[in-house]
Amino acid sequence: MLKCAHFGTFESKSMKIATWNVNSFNVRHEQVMDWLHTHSPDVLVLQELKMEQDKFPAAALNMMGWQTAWSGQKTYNGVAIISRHAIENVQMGLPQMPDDPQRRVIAATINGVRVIDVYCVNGEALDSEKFVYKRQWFAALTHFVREQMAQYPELVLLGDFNIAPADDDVYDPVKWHEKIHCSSEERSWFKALLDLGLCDSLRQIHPTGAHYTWFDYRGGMFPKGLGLRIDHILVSAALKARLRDVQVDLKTRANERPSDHAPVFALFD
Amino acid sequence: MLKCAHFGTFESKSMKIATWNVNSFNVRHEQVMDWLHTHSPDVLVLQELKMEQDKFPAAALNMMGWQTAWSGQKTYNGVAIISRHAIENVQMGLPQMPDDPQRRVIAATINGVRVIDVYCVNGEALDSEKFVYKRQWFAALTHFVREQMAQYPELVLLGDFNIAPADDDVYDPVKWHEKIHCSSEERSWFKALLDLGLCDSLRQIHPTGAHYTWFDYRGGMFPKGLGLRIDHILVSAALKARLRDVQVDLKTRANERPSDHAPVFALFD
DNA sequence: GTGTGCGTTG
DNA sequence: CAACGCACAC
Repeated sequence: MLKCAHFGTFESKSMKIATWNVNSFNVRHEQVMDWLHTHSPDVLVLQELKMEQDKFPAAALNMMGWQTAWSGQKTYNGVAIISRHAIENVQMGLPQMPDDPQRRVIAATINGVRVIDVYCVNGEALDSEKFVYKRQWFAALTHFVREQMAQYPELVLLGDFNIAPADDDVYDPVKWHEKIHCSSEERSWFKALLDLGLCDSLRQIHPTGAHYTWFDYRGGMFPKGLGLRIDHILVSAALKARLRDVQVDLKTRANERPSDHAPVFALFD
Repeated sequence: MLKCAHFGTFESKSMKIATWNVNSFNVRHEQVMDWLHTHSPDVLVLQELKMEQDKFPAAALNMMGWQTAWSGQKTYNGVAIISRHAIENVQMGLPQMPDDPQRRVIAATINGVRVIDVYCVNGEALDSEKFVYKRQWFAALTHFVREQMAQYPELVLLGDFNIAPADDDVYDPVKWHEKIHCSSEERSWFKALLDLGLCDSLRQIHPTGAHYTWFDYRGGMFPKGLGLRIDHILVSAALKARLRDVQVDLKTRANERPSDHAPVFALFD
């Protein structure tokens, strides 16, 4: 934002918005600081903090000029928004699941953009009890996002969706056929979100090709380039009009003690 | 060793011999590699590998030009000899305790010097069952060293003795009076080793003063300089004649994720 | 494979 | 405070 004496306040609005499942903010704290310094985003949202609410290093981030909002718990889940700009109207959880103790959703308005950070349920396997929860949770998410879209023309829904939307997003679609993350039912949930009027920003910019965001620690999948695209940045029509680029930051996945997810970021005019 | 065309093979014999309780070689592997690179000893002996026998990274060490001999086990104990020179006549355990499963002793001949690496029993407390084992173990060690001294004029007995030989070796002798590591009975066992004809090399070079080698992780003892001298390098008369210096490497104790013990090294002509 | 907590040891 | 094993999650 530039303040000009003669022309009043001029909003440049240009924004860089990023998402990263850090798989423990305790462990990845320094890497997040490095990433903020190197990539200088307007907004970075995190998932899988695995950190208690009162252990979040808000003061250290504030000292570096960052605003923060977060929802943490011990061991599991946990989401955060880190922003160079003011964070307004923070909302946590899904209205349809008021008693869910799992910290998976945080939403806030930044520069007039509604940012909804999600760590979607993994689900383990199609025949798991956790898959039932995943189904219910995505229904509640869809309901929440529909309601938010009615209020905020400029909206971005981003995070770890634990769904690979198409076979292009899977290193071995035959092996993963109707497996967790790749089943047609999960893909129908993802499509239901798009049907609200959201656009899969990565596919808008890169209609084809492998742009994996997650690589299993097991079996050295990252060096082999074998992953899934399960981290997404979905944007409303108003934001889609401003979309200029989307990238998966594989360099960070190659770090010394990496998260199993790579950051993904989008650039807007 | 210098090879001279006109005068034949000339043995410089100058040696640097070091000991370090690494408190898990799994965790300290990289620090050990760094230490070898920085200090370039002739021999480094380790204690508390806490590593299974077949997990020892012998190949990696060989590639860096080091010879190795080790005796490992899961979780507890474990000793190793790392040498720039050939390692001969390797012996493990104490002859008087043939059935002891605890890996605490490894001996070998290097450059004509008998090197005996020991991780002596901790003992927990004077009224503990483990103290009975410590007593028995030191008797067996003394017997073994007597036998070895008869065979090898140049001998060094080094490692973690878990005994602070005198009040000078204790940051708070009153608090530690007749406590584990500092009791008169344990000190008598240490003296029994010296009485075989061994010399406490550190006290030979530095007759007085604090030269602590172990600092409890608990209560931030290292920054306060509060420790015990329980890691020792004892030398036979023939080696004592060649002794030039002994130092405790406190810089390594100040490492990022340190062992609770500092390395100790001795220089010989 | 790399995180988490817990209970145990030094 | 920092190793360990164990059980569990992803």
